[in-house]
Amino acid sequence: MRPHELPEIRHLPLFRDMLQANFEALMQGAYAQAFPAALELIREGDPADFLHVVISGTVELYARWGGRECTMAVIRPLGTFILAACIKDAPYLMSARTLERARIVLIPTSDLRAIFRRDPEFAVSVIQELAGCYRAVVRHAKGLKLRTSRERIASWLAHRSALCGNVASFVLPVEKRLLASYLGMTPENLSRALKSLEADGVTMDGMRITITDRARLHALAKPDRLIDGPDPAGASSGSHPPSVGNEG
Amino acid sequence: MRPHELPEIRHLPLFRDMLQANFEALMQGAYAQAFPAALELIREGDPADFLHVVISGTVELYARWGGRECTMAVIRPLGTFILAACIKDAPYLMSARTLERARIVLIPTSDLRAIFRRDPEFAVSVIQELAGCYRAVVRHAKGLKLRTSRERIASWLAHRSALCGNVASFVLPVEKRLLASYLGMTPENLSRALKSLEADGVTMDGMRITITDRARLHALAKPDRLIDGPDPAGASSGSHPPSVGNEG
DNA sequence: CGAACCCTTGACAGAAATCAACTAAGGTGG
DNA sequence: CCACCTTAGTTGATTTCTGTCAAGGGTTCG
Repeated sequence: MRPHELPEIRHLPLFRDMLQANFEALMQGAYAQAFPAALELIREGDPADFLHVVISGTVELYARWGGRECTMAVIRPLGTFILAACIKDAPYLMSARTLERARIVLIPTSDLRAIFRRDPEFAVSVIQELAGCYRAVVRHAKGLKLRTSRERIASWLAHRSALCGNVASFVLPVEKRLLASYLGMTPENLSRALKSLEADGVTMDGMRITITDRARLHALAKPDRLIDGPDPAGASSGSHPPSVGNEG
Repeated sequence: MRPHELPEIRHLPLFRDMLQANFEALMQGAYAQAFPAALELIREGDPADFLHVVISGTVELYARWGGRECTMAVIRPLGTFILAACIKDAPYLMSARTLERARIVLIPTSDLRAIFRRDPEFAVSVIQELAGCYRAVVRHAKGLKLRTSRERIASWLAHRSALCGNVASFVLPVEKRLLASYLGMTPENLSRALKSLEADGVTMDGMRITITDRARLHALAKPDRLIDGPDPAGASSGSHPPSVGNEG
């Protein structure tokens, strides 16, 4: 592991409150590794061996069933994923693959489970992290069940704009096909719906989105902090805001 | 609180491993209360004041947005709900109402947070519970995104049959309108889809479902433990299996 | 007995997936 | 440096699915 990486990990909400000795013990068995783009890191159904921490690059969490596939979340530095499977010592529910070249730290689950049993501060951090992840997925499920496709897109755009500081224009942080999958629709549907949103105060030029009429967009999106998440600062866990949703 | 209730709560996975003194302290501030049917216990957006434990009766967790409403889970005895909101000291993401007369124990969140900080065993139990809840919602979201309505119904029926010991015939544990909402569709859609499942090995008579051709049903449902959950025994938290899904 | 309410069914409209074709951009290899 | 290939994105035509509106049957409960 590189010298600058350890302090970075140490500052993550998940690890910042634990005893130094325990942190060192945890990192003893951990190792960093670089992966090329589009590599499958985790296959759903496999036993959970390592907690993953993304140091650089981007990782997609996705799920498969009966030949279909959908994006569940995108993890950016510095974020962790598949904590819950590690804790339950249960098979992964989601697969993971790199979207671009990525550097990832792998922490053995056995060490993890041993250490949160003897470090109460770390246990509390794990609780906070899990509670945050849980609430993130509940919000995602609410969006899927309560909103139509167009409404999900509109909400996502409005929320993204808010995350960027209420800017009127921003660039999509992920491919449209991935965004479509995350939002629970086909790429064709996203493409058409985005165009149709011109009538609701949004224009698009390639990957650049411009909100031309915030009031009109909000009338459709009806932003709701109980679905879209807390507004600017309160990005639950990481120091960097997740790009499409962190549910790992 | 009634004399028999305390030991029942004590035996819940969430409370069974903590120190007796801490359990008593937790129960000191708790109180049980009976509620009539169809009463709103919790309104989403409100601050989380109490962890709820269902002693008897049934509770529905649901969500609202823009005039629409959907069922997120049904909690039966002895189950807990809204643990995550309590822990994060954040507003509830879901509302809750009784489906029938229910008796519920309310545990102040402040006590809860204070005690898992000083009782490592309790902290571990909270971690296990949260991880289980998280995985339950992830599975629910996967079902919504990867399966069509008919497939969700078929899977739910197949899984329910498995929970009952692979019986060929069983009675729906909830109203069809509620099941429809839980599965992310309208009652009309469920009604029609159920009828159409006759071609796939399922017949229906009122609330009674009969699987006439398991192989055919499974061909459509493609049961998957990474979506439908572990088969018989491993019902995550409670001693009683949840009736439509426990994500509280 | 009446009033809700749940469930079902029909007719219809709207939304979304699918299939197919085409464009444009990026990367590779000659 | 250019030709080629791959892939993301778009668009159109079509089908399938799903929600909506409306009406009627059956049940429960007051």
